[in-house]
Amino acid sequence: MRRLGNRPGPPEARPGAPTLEHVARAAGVSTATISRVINSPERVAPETREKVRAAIAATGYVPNLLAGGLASNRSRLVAALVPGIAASLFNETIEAMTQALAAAGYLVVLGLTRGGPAEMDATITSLLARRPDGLILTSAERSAKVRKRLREAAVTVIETWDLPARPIDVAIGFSHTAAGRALAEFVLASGRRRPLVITSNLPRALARLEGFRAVLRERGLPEPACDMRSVDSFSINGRERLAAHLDAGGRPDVVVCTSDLVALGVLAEASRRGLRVPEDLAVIGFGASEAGAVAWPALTTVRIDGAEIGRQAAEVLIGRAQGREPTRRRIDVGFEIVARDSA
Amino acid sequence: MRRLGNRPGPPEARPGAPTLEHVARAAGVSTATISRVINSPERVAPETREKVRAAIAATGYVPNLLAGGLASNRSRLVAALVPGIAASLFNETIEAMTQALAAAGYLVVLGLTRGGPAEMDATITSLLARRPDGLILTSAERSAKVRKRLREAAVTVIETWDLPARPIDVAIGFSHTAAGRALAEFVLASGRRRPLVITSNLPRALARLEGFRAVLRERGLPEPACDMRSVDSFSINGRERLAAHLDAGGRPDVVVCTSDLVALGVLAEASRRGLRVPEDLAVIGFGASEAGAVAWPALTTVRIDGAEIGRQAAEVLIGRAQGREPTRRRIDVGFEIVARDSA
DNA sequence: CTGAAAGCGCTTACAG
DNA sequence: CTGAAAGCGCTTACAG
Repeated sequence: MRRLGNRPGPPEARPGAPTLEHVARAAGVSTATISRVINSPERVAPETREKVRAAIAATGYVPNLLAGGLASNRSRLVAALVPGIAASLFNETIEAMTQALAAAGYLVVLGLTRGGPAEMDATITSLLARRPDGLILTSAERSAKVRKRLREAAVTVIETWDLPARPIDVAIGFSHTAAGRALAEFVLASGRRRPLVITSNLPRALARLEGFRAVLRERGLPEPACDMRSVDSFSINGRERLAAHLDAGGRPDVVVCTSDLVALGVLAEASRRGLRVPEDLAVIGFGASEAGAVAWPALTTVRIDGAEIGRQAAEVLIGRAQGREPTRRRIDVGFEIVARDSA
Repeated sequence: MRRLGNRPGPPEARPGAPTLEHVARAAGVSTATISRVINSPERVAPETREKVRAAIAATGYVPNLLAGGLASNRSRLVAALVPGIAASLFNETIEAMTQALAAAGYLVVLGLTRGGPAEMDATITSLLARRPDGLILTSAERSAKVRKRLREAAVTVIETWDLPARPIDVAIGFSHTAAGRALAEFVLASGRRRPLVITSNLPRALARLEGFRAVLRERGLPEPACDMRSVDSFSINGRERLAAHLDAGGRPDVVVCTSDLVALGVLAEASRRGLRVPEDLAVIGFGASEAGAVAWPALTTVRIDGAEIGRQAAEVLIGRAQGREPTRRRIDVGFEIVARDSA
C-alpha cells in the first residue's frame, strides 16, 4: 500500500498517539463534538458530554495543541524573555506567572536575552515563530528597532519591573527613581550623611541612583560617593568594591548596593575589617533575597513583590484572550524598604 | 463574499503575518522550495536559494512553527519539569540547556511540578499536549505511575541531578550517596568527630545522609547527630535549627548542611553566639551558590556543574533528533568539594 | 445540540 | 533541482 501524504519524523515518535478521530469513533460522535466537549463543554448535551469524556479517558487521548493552535490561531503559549534564570531577580515573577497561566491552560516558553541587539532580534524571531499569545519582557525595552518589531507583531507585550512613560503595550512594575528617592530619605532619616553607592550601570540601577542623588541635591547635601561600573549587577563583587573605596581613603557611614548579593559582599568585607554593622557602617541591599534575610546581621533591603508582577501579567494576558482590555497600561506594584539589622 | 473555513481567534491577532505562500509568490517559486531553503538549504540550487532568501527578508517572513511541527511531527520544543525556579539549584542547568538548545532551533517550555502526584500528572499531560521532542526532569522520577506514563509517551526523557539505577530513558547527574561519603571523608580528614547533619528529607538529601553515615559506620564511629525534617530544603532556617540543637545541649564541631542557604543561616547563628568559624564550629553547605562564595567566612561547599548537566542534556536531545543514540544511559558529571574558609 | 467539511500553514514522498 | 498535492490534527462557521 502506498503511503499517502506525510508521516515523517523520527520513527520512534509516538507511533499510535490517539487523535480526535479515534476518540470520535470510540464515542460514536463526530470529531467536532469531541472538540466542543474539550473547549466549550457547555454547548454539548450532558449525556453526550459524559459519553465523550468516557471515550477520552478510555483512549488516553491528549489533544495535540500544535494542531489546535494552528486551527484556532491561538497557541496558548506565552514567551518570557529573560536575561538568565540563574540567580535572577525575575524568577519569582516567572514562577508566579507560570503557575497562574498554567491554571488557564497556557504554557510559558523561555527565551534568553544574552548578547547584543542582534541576538535579541534573533531570539524574538525564534519566539514569534511559535506564535505566542503574549510576550513578557523583564525590563522596559529600550531599542527602538525592537520596540517597533514587537508593536508590529501584534501580540500582547508586557514590560515588567519598570514603568516606562510610553509602554509598548502594557507595563507592570514600579518607579526606580522613586525607589532611589525612598532609599535616600531612609538613609537621611537614620542620620547618615556619607553614603557610598555601589551600583551597576544598567538603566534601572541608574534611575535609582538618579532618584537618590536628586533627594540629596534638594536638601543641599553634597553628591554621594559612587562606584558605578559596567558589569552585570549580580556578579559585582561587593567585597572588592568596598575594599577599594576604603583603601582609597573613603570613609562612608552607609553603603547602598545595587543588589543583595553585592550587599552581602560588603557585609563580608566589613566583618573582615572589624567594622561593626550597622554601628560603624550601615549596609543596604536591593531585592529582598532569601540569602539577605538569613545573613548576620540581617540585611536591610528593598522588596519588590515579583510574584505580584507575575500574577498581574497573567491576568492581563488571560483577560485579553477573553476580549477584556486591561484598564491601565501602566500598573504600579510599588516597593517597600525592609528595615532589618544592617541599617 | 462568504468566509470559507476558519480564521477565528482574536481579531487583533497578527492580521497579515506573511505565510510561505506570500514568500513563494514574491520569489516566483513554489512553497516547497521556500521550505527547503529554510530546512535543508543544501538541496536547493545556489541561485534559487539567494532569490528565496531575498524574498524572505523582503516579506519579513517568520515561519509558523506550530504548522511546521504539525506537518513534520517534530515540535522542536523541549519541556522542563522544575519544582520552581525561584532560588533553585537547577537554574544553571535550565539556563545552559536553553542556550544550547536555542542554537539548534529548539525552545524550552517550563512546567512547574508543585503539589502531589495528581498535579504532576496534570502538568505532564499539559506538557505532552505540546508534543515536545524531549522532557527534562530535575530529579529521578519515583512514582511508578508517572514513570510508566513517560515511557509510553515515547519521547526522550532525561532525568537530571541524580543517577537512578534504571533510568526511564537517560539520566545525567551524580551519585548522592558518593557525595555524602566524600563529605564524611572530608570531615574526618579535618579531625572533626562530632558532626551535626541538617538535612531535608527529600530522597536525594537522604541518599547523601546515607553515604555520610555509611562512612562513619565503617570506621566504627558513632552515628552523627541529625536534624531531618519534612520541609523544602530551600526554606529551612539553618539559624533556628542550629539554635535548637545547641539549646538542647548539642556540642557539634561541624555542621553539614543540605544547602548553602541553610549553611548561611548556621553561619549567622554561630556568629551571633560568638562561635568562631571554623575554629569552634566548621560549616559546610551544598550547591556552591554565589551567596555562599561571598559570605564571611566563605562557605565550604559541594559544587555540582549544573551547566554541564544542561549542556549534556541538550546534546542527547539534539543527537537523538538526528538519529544518534546516546552512548550511555547514565552520565555521571561528578561533584567536587570546594574547601573555602568555613571548614 | 450535532455533523460535514473547509481551512489553519506547514513538510515531504513522489514524479519529473 | 523543483513543483503539485496530500496530509499533519485540530477548530469553527454554517446548516440542519
